[in-house]
Amino acid sequence: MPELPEVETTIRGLALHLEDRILTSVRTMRPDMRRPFPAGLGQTLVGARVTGLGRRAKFGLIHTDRARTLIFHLGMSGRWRIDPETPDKHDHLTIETETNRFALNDPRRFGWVDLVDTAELDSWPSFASMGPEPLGPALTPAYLKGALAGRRQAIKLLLLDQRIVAGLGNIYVCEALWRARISPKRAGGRVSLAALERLVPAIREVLEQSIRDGGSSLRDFVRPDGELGYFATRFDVYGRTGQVCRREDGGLIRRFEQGGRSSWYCPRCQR
DNA sequence: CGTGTGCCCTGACAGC
DNA sequence: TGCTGTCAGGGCACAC
Repeated sequence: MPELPEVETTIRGLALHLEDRILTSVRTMRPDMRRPFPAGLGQTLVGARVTGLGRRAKFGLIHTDRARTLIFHLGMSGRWRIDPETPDKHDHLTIETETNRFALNDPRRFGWVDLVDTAELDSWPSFASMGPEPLGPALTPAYLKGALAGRRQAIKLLLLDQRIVAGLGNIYVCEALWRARISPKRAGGRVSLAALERLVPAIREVLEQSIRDGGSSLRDFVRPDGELGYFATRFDVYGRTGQVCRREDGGLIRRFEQGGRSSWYCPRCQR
């Protein structure tokens, strides 16, 4: 599913074809989205020029010269198809420029779209209380120490909380904790500063490596150009139940449930 | 405020 | 082959 590296890969792929282009058509295909499309999407955006693309946490941003930004979330099965040869029943929103056609395709419809004033992006509900970007300068061991102080919840669950760090999902939290040798079960307030000094670079490295590899192609994720990312083949713990730990410490990867989601870790080296 | 639970949705896959 | 059940995941509403 799309996490931060997949959204980043998507944004970069879209930027190649959308930046500085005029939108000639914007159409929504179905009314029964989990969250309805904002009214007047077409009227507002047709004729607008795309000034740039961006990302905040796992949200994609398409900025236009009409002081409006189109925000999209890919949910768990969303992707943008570029120049699709045939329409698909899960294409929910299509955008055209003079040279290309784009379809937001999302079988499970967990994703959604909104249109907001660019000047008010920071106060958009989902952004208003978000924590720092994991790849930005504000995520430091000292910041995390403060954010986790006194918290009894497991570090795994706290790292998924977008108010603490904005953009981490299940896969990369599991992977980063393995790299930092921290147990996902450890209470947030009991993670030492030394461990956080391993965790922050671990988060950055796993995300950056995945972006370099073009996003993982777990299940239904495909890059906008249709090529598969291949980070999935490099997972150290995610989905590796029963397999040997890559640290070759004799540990076997275990799966268990936290907050209704699966966690994987090596009980030997993650403490 | 912190914490825990359940819902939304479809397709892939396992097992019979 | 065809059916049934299970699972995946992010964000948010809601209860305590």
